[in-house]
Amino acid sequence: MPHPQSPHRPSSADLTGGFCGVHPSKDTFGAPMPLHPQVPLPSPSPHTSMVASNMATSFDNHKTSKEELTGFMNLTDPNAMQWSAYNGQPFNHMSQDGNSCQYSLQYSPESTEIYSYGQNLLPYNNNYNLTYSAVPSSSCPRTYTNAPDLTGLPTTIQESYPPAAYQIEPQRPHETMDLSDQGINGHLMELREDYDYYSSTIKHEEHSDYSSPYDSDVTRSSTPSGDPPMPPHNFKGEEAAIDKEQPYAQLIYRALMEAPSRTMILRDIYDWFQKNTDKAADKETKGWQNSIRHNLSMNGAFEKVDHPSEEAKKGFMWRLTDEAIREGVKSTTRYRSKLPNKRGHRSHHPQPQRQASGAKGGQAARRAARMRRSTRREDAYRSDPYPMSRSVPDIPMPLSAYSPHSPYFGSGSDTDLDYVPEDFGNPLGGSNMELFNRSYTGTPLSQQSTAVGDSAYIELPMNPADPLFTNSPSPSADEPRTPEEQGQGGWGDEVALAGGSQFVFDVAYGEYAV
DNA sequence: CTATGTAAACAAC
DNA sequence: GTTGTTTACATAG
Repeated sequence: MPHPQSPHRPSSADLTGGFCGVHPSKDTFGAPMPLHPQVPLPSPSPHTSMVASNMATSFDNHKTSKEELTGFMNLTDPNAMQWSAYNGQPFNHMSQDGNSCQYSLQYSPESTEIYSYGQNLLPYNNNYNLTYSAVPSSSCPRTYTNAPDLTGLPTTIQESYPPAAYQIEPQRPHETMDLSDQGINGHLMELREDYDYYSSTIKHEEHSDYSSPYDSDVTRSSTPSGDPPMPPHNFKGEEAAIDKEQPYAQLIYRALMEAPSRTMILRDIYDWFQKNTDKAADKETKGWQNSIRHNLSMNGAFEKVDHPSEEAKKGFMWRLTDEAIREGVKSTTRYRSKLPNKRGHRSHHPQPQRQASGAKGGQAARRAARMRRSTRREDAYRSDPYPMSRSVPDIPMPLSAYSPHSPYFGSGSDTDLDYVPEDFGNPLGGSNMELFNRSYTGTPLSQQSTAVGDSAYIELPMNPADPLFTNSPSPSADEPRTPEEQGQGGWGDEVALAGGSQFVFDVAYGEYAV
């Protein structure tokens, strides 16, 4: 077996952890996080009350009073937190775009602990000014369902904190629609947005001004005043040095957070690693680069931007998703097998680009896929000329394409891709879409679901004529299936189990099955 | 079982 | 050769 894994494994250092002595564990990337609203996005883990979730979320986006915050904080479940920026440390460094600076001026120093998170909340390219968050939007007419009866919280609070789904909107860089009076249509629109946002692996945005921060070693300072070239987020003291033993995903995150627009090209990420981590210590091998690429590809926190700069003709730029900026990186693992495509859906219209290339991995993968096909549901498979692609389709997608598996959403708990049969009663389903979970507190139990098997993702046919298992090697035999999954083993099963979204299912059905 | 790291195949560039 | 995608496998917890 060609897997001499040991050589690369740092021993003790690895375990002790260069940072806080905390080895990355299941749910976190290091140190326990302070109980503040930034991250906390609710992580609808089974242990987290929906109330807390909504509250935290609401607060998060509206930044009302500190008192209210603390109140909510008490409701939040620390365990629900996930990896966040810098292990929960406030992310204070100034981004080069200056947005953060602008923002922080708004608040007094004593509120920094709280409001500094606003920096994280700011999308890389937004121009929210100081007025954005201070006012609890009276213009938030949106209703969000049956929250009250479930929360049991004072209505005033409820009213004070409109649905996260709404509040999140401003952070969508491309958001232009008015969400103010939407009923179900509004939610559909949210779905659309969500689709738009998460299905596209290549964002079409303007990054004409990207310049590699690493073109010159001395240009890395994040401020004009010439801060030290080292990580701008100098936490003075124990955190001054980037803990080098963080997982790749987290390190990439940090690298990107330091970059203007949270965007870098691969080469720069390499450089950052060389400068700031010891992953690249071994100059002999390129394994660390492979790992970086692997993480970029697999972790939903990173997205490609299809506007390579002049300097970066090769390859895309990689950017943190807004979601990642807000909530931090999540485990790459969850994107790996649960979603063969981290975007959660595939297209019949593969991108004619690189991304469509190595689509199915190597020969071993191919063999395995062959094996799977031969050993399971032979009739359902066929060879597909278009291997799965992470690319967004070039035609408008049917609603069925709204994969509920936006990998950014969900609890951050292990049982992330939650599904609850009860949610089928919910028009919007119990998908793990954060928007839904937050907006529809009517599905407070949606966390209990079954952690679906790794392969239980949704893959709806884009065309009624398409065979169901086209290029779908994953719902595979090599992955254990839960008893439920094994029940019928049909497509509907998988859809239901994977997404738990009646909405998706119904729509899909409506569109295609009729 | 999950999270992570690594190797590697492969295609497109 | 580089970049990006994917699978497989090892290892630790």
